[in-house]
Amino acid sequence: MKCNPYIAESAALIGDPARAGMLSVLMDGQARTATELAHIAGVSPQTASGHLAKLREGNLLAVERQGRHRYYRLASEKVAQALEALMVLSRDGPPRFRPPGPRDAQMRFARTCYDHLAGRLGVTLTDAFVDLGYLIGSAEEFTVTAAGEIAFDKFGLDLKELRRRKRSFARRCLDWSERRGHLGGALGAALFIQFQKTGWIKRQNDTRAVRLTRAGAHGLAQEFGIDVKLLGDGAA
Amino acid sequence: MKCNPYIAESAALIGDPARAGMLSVLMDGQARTATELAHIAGVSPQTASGHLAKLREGNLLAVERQGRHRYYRLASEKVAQALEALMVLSRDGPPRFRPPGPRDAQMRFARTCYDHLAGRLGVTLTDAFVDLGYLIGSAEEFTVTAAGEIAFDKFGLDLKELRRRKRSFARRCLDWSERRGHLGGALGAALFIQFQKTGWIKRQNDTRAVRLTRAGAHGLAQEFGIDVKLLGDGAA
DNA sequence: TCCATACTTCGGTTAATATCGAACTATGAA
DNA sequence: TTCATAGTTCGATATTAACCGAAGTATGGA
Repeated sequence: MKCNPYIAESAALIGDPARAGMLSVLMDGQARTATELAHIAGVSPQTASGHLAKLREGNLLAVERQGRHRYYRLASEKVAQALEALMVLSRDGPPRFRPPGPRDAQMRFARTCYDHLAGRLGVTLTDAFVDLGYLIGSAEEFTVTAAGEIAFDKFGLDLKELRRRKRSFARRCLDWSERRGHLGGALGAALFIQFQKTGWIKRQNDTRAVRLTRAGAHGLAQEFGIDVKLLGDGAA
Repeated sequence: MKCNPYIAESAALIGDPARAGMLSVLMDGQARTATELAHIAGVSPQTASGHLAKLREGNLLAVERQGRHRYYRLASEKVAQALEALMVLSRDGPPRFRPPGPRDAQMRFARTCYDHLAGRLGVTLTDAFVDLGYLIGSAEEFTVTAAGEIAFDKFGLDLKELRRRKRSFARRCLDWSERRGHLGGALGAALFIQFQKTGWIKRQNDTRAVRLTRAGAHGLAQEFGIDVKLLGDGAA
């Protein structure tokens, strides 16, 4: 009863440690170049190239050429779902190594996603921008309104300069813990830097977790009308 | 940045054709002996024994001894979910080799997904529950409304008892053929059992396919306002 | 034009593992 | 006890595929 030999193909693709590492890191919704992924997986560029070709062939990854770079991202949300399901399995089982709780909560509250802010804080902030009429969202990216131009400018961002950069300006990035879109791209990255400069947030040492300071909580309420109390655990 | 080497382990286990075959056939929730599984996977008993040991070690299978037999079954619903998620992936992509076949049509119409109902029938039923105001769906699970409590109780389900169980109560399970969510969890399983008890559905021998009886068609229309004619092929 | 960078393809080596034959243990029946 | 069946472990073999060095293609910039 050779029922579904097909699932073996996809599973085998995910089953290689190097490829699993690439896929895992792409779960944050960001696209990455082949070289970045090679470094992340800890293999040589030519080995990575082989892996990436297989993942593409197996419809797990999609690729987009931009100049001499090739940006790889998960082919669809379904891929992310399958990866999630496998992560759940890996958490089961014997103790192995159960990553500790508090940091996990911190990560869900706020973390870096490549170079911008993700987690509950990132999503809430993005929602607030939309509510305030600063941003208009589409499936793949955000547009800054006239009101947004003024507000971000007042906050110390140079939008004109940001637009000149090659990378996409205000990409919608999918958050895997929140399963919601949030602001990425050049604008998201610039905001993240600005938040650090003003001391509103602090990166935790050697992790992707991000902490909101007292000044940050105050500032978010003042500037963007965000009540941090509503953000729940990890906000303190 | 060795993020999640864990998922590679589980995926690699599923990634072998022989093991994938065993796992696929166990998706129907039944337990099977090592020899049966060897035959299904098309390998010798000693090879199968090795595979089964690995699957057990990896917490994908659970085993129960009965006399000189060892009955293997999926270790948990989570394993079934991961397998389904991988089936969704395998369906994507280029044609490859899509075996149509009558059995396939039956499977797409209605089948067991571990211990609950999947396929077009499962999805339609779930949709009907939502339309009738019995369930409210979110990304990961369903909530039973007051109206739903009454209806399911009338149908012979003991929701209080179901809620007491450890497993999740009303999970949304993704279907590989329909690519839609349908009702799983303790509630989904209980409904499936109830449907069998009332003689509305019958399991096909040795497959995951499920047949809707004439009484079932009538009952679905009567109780839940579902017109089976709209379900297309395989309904007869 | 020339060079640097990003990425790929090719070829040979090496490590991992799926496979089965043979032999072993455990259970049930005569 | 003796035999048959279910399942296992062990050892040898063969296939697969991950890996990297070397060399190739494509793009961007000077």
